[in-house]
Amino acid sequence: MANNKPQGAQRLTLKDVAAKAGVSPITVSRVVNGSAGVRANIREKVEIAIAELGYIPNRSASVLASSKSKLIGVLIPSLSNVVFNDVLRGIYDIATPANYQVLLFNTHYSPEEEERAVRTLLGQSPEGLIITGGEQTPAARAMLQASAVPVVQIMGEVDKPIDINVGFSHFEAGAAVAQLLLNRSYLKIGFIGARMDPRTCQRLDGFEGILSAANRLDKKRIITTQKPSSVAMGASLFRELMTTTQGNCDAVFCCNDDLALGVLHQCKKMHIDVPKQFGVCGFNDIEMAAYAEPALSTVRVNRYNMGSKAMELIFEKINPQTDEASSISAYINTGFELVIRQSTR
Amino acid sequence: MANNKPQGAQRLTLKDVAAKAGVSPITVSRVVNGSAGVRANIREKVEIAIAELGYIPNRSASVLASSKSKLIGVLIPSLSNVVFNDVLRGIYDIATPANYQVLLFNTHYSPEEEERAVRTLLGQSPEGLIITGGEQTPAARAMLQASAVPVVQIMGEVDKPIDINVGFSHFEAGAAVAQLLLNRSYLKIGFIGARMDPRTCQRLDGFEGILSAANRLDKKRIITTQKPSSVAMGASLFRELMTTTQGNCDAVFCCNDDLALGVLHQCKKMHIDVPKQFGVCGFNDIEMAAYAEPALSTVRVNRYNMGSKAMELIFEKINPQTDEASSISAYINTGFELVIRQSTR
DNA sequence: TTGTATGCGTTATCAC
DNA sequence: GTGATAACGCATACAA
Repeated sequence: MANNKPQGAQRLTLKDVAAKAGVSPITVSRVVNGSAGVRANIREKVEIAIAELGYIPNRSASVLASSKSKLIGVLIPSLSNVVFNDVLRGIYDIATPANYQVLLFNTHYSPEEEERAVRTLLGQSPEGLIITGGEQTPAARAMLQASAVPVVQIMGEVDKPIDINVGFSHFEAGAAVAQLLLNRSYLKIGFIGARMDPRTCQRLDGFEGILSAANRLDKKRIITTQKPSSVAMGASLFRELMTTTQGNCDAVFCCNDDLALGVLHQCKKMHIDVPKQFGVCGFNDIEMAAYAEPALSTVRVNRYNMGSKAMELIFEKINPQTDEASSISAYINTGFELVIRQSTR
Repeated sequence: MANNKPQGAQRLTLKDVAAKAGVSPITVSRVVNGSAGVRANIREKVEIAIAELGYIPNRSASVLASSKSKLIGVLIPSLSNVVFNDVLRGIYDIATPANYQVLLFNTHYSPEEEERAVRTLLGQSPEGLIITGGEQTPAARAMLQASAVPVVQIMGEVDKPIDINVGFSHFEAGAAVAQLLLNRSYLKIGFIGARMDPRTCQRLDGFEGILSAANRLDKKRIITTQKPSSVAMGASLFRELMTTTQGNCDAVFCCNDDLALGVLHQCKKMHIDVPKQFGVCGFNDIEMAAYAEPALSTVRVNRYNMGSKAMELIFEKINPQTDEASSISAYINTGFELVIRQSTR
């Protein structure tokens, strides 16, 4: 049995430490918070008492009394998507050294779950919120607006930012890929997408726009599913594409690299020559993209930067360093970059 | 400028809602918490008032008054490692539906950072803690022991569990791989490892144990680095292995699949035939392992389960469902499984 | 079923 | 430089 833990240990408070050190609670509080005005010998006495008792300050009481939480709320739609991994790293790498904590919510691509998370989060007096995209429910938007908490919407370019927006135009990125494939003389260009979230749809829109303008758009070559992305799904959607179009297709833009790796795998199985016979372009530039055979052309995105920049902007808003309060512009474009490798001719 | 947010909005409290609804604060509290004993018409009145005012309860006050935080602290050593991704998904998938929140700390493989995180975390009155491995500092261990908070140590089998332990024996897993390679008639077997954390070291130990017993251990074939894992690193370490051993090596166990994928890539470049001439085994069974060429032999681990099981055990401890209080055993073995594909003969 | 009094552990404010 | 007192917003215990 696993019961080597004490039950109902009475929580130690400032008072206990104060009693032991022979000072008042408020003095202990000052020591804990590193306030300046405490004599060295008293500070030491208190510190010893803290160590001996193993005192740990109660954060709830502190937040309640001071309304400073050192808490940043983060809302992302998925934990299994590598993309958010890097974003999170960026966030944590800035937040942690500043002694801020991150409260992370997974919204599962659902605005309703997001709304619930926003409500819960705002109850914790966060000092900043980082939220994915711009598809908040009206209620969530209203709460956010009313809250006076700095809000950064990340990942995509958002229509009417609630506050600050850090990301890039998925529409333009999709358009750029379409243009690339056209430039490389592919003519019957398709699209494969899974988990069609708003940003993926924007990429598709931009993509279709360019093809359409070039008179090269054929909706039969657009294969999508709401199911999650995976390498296996990429292979499967590719087979579907080939069936639907009866092979009348010579290139494909995959909404992410996992799918594209699946397509490459399937091409090899079907003895389709990439890039001569068929072009493949992914999205995200995950590490494996460079190690695929042929190496995958894709789109590189500053995921880490989106996270770290968002966090920095929140700190800048909490604690303005510049004279002009409004030096933060509403939209920070983190851009994207085509990475052309061997899977496109 | 991005300043479309109100400043210093006065926080709404129970009292405000109570006044608006013409009831007492405690009644509002009951409605908010879904307590049974509130008449339907009153409840409705209160709910309307809440909606109209946009009231959001103050969590700090609630926690302070009730010492129920609905908070689970999670400490993991890395955010960039896919392994922890799956574990986290398991944790969130159980915690979120139960209305519990997760406070996530990245300890960067440092026991000191971990100790700091434990201290911060315990200050939030968490109802449970999930922590990676068993290498806590004595101070952290002491705090954990004293805290009366359920603690689950995950990932590896831990020597002296603080409370509950969910994971598997990395030692045995490493031994199993060594045995596999021996069984497949590889004779000069090496090891490649990056970011040598405690669990990776245990795998290496088990691996060496078997080779040593078979009189097949040659330390020159053990190549490790403290730098992070990546496909690129796998290729690089493989080159090092080949140089160091002057090619006198016919198989390798990579401490994770990323490294192994790099090895496969490098083998292809160097025209080394896998698996005939050279055997490769990875660890983790990430999706790409099955899509590599040749498909990668590896070890499958119940990452998601480790997370979800840990969370379930905490709930079981918080809220015992069984009569016997001690039905939770101290160690839950989530096991592992060899997945033999084409990269080993 | 509803309300009143009290305390949770900390910090702000203002004395000393 | 140090301390007393009064919040902070909510929930527990008990009374009505």
